[in-house]
Amino acid sequence: MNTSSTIKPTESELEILQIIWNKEQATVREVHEELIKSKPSGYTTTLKLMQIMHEKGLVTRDERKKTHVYFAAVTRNKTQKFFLDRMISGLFGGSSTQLVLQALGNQKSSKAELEQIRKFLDDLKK
Amino acid sequence: MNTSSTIKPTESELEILQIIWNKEQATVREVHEELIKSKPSGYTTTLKLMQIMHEKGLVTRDERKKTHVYFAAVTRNKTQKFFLDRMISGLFGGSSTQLVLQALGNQKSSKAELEQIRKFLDDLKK
DNA sequence: TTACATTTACGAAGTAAATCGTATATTGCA
DNA sequence: TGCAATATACGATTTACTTCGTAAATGTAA
Repeated sequence: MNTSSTIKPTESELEILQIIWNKEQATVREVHEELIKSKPSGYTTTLKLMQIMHEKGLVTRDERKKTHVYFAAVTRNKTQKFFLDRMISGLFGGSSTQLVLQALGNQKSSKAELEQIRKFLDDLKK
Repeated sequence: MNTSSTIKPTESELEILQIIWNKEQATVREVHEELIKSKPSGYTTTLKLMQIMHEKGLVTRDERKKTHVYFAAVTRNKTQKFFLDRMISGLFGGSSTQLVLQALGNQKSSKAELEQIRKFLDDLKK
């Protein structure tokens, strides 16, 4: 029953997931070193966060060695979808189109990217 | 100083803003009646929430009558942009295109909406 | 193998969000 | 005018997130 409806990572947990997704796997130390590049904090803070994420089932870990190795238990895609859906229903009146238009308007996209989107639209059309 | 960098409505506050945006203005009672359609809660809970939003500057209010009338102090667009930006940088590696593709893929859009997006792309191109 | 460094476990404190109960104020009307 | 209904104000509680300190376990190198 704990498929994806229950995942609700906090802000801090998202930052950590981000790092693990990028590296495929990571130790607390590795995650911590990444984190402090943007925001100072203590090592045990990162540790505690990751332990809680483990309890919640957001990550799994290999405990065979002294230094545990962590893996994401939720996919990036599922998580993106979860937050996207929430945002669309909560802030864009349920219209994904509204969100898309706003996103295209706000952020600058390269010509190549716009082409990518156009191609995607063509595919949808078929 | 309180332009848009400081707004950070919580989940509950967003729900309330949503209602006020739609109605242009609203009393606590009106907001509350809307809210309980999806989630049961006490009247004073809604009241308290809106009082806090007032302290934070998320809403203004007309206190001349006994029943206060609330107005949004932040625009829907600014708020959408704020959360979009956060999501793009936090969950989509900074690529708005990635977000757009994901949003188009997840949610079903009508043919008319897809045309709207295409038109938007054409305009960007010019 | 002992001493040092690193890691995990765990508890506690601080902060913010959400929820509600009670007290007080206002208003309309019987 | 005074009662009943409705509003606001405000404090208290609960829960969750974040942060950190300390202690115990584990591995490493001299």
